[in-house]
Amino acid sequence: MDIAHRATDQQTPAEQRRRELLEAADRVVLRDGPKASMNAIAAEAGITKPILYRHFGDKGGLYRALATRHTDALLSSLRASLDAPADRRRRVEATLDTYLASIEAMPQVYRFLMHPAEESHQTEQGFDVGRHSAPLLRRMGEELGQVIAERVDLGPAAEAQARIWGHGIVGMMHAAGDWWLGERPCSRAELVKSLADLLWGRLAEADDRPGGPGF
Amino acid sequence: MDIAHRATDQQTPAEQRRRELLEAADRVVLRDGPKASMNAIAAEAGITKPILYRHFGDKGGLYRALATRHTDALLSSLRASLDAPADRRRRVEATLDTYLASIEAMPQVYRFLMHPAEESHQTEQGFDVGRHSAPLLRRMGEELGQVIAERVDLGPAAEAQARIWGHGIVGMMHAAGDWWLGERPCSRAELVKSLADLLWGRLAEADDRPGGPGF
DNA sequence: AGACTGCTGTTACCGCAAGTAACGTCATGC
DNA sequence: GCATGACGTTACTTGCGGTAACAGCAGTCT
Repeated sequence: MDIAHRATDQQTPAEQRRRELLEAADRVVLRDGPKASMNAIAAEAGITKPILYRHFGDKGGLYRALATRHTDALLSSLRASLDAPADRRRRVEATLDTYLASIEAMPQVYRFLMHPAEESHQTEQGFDVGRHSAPLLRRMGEELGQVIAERVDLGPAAEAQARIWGHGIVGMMHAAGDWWLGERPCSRAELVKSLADLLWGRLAEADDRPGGPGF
Repeated sequence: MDIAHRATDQQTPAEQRRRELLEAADRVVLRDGPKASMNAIAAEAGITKPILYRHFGDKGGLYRALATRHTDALLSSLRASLDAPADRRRRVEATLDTYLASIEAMPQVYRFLMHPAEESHQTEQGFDVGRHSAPLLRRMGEELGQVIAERVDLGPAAEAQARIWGHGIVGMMHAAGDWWLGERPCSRAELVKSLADLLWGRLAEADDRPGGPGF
């Protein structure tokens, strides 16, 4: 494989190899969960451990590379829903539904992506707090915050408000989705509608129940 | 120490010992993070590993016992805010503030509590999906859902709606809090107000920004 | 008294996973 | 011809969760 050929398929042999290794790792992780061992992944790829370490440094590096692929894919689906031509309520519902449909269709990928960083390589003393969330959640929160800031008129302090809302909405979606995925208490459509209602202020509008002070 | 004495301090020697071990474990976990080893914990308690295993079964058992203590403490703080005599908006803000003040004051405890189950003892094949969230989040979500169902008049399907909202609101609070704790982009009071505004439907009310379709 | 029970605690080990060192092998560029 | 460097191996170290197997030391029952 010479330079000319390499130019046609846009991949150096090293990149090609890396892709193959990632695909093997993907299969194992999707089968065994996030606790898949490096030995198992190497075996699936038909090689042995040290090669994985040469390519990805350590386990965290491999997992980060894997997560980035899936995260990018999910984020582009979400961006498509967010950009659909419809009113705001419909867009929110479409985005929620896209997210929920994704985690419903590929629960193992979801599970893998939600595993927190683990590595941390503790900086100085103590351990980094406030970094528990999976990188996927951070990215979704940041992107949503940006979209809100761009499109919604929030008056003064809009920037801060939009970021808070971005992370808050993403967290709402995630927690409700995780719970729903485990218990399946209702259909996806019902869940989407309920969450959208929540964002549309129905909690504030609802009356107190007879017989006590309101929530 | 005979039975009569035991009755006065309400603890069998075994329970007393267990408490001591838990306190030692607490110190280590708060110092070293969730990756504290059983050896380290045993050393802190002045004993060796097998004793820990006799008391708690396995690492998950110890961590569960630790987590339950802290979770109970946090939940009772939250219940107090939730039951304060004020209108609904003030209660929501008080509860958000209580949660955020707690994680701000004891970030290591927070970090520890948010670590997912890990154990799983995989049932049949595959791994349990939809159980990523920390038990604390599940418990908060369920309790909040119950409170909403009790106090807010939601019409038909109120039960399901309330549980969804409970988990959704808890997730919102958690994700926003985690992000805030890491970046400190604003004061706690501002964060509380923004999140309450979100729940009060300000996203729905806000106008589109000039120059594009609305979010 | 003496045996039995049940708790405290120990040392020494197993199995397994992450990560590394040291060594071969083969194509490429000079 | 030969050095460079990627691809690959075996064999090792370290550290962790978890478990035997054993020892001392109450109290308790006969």
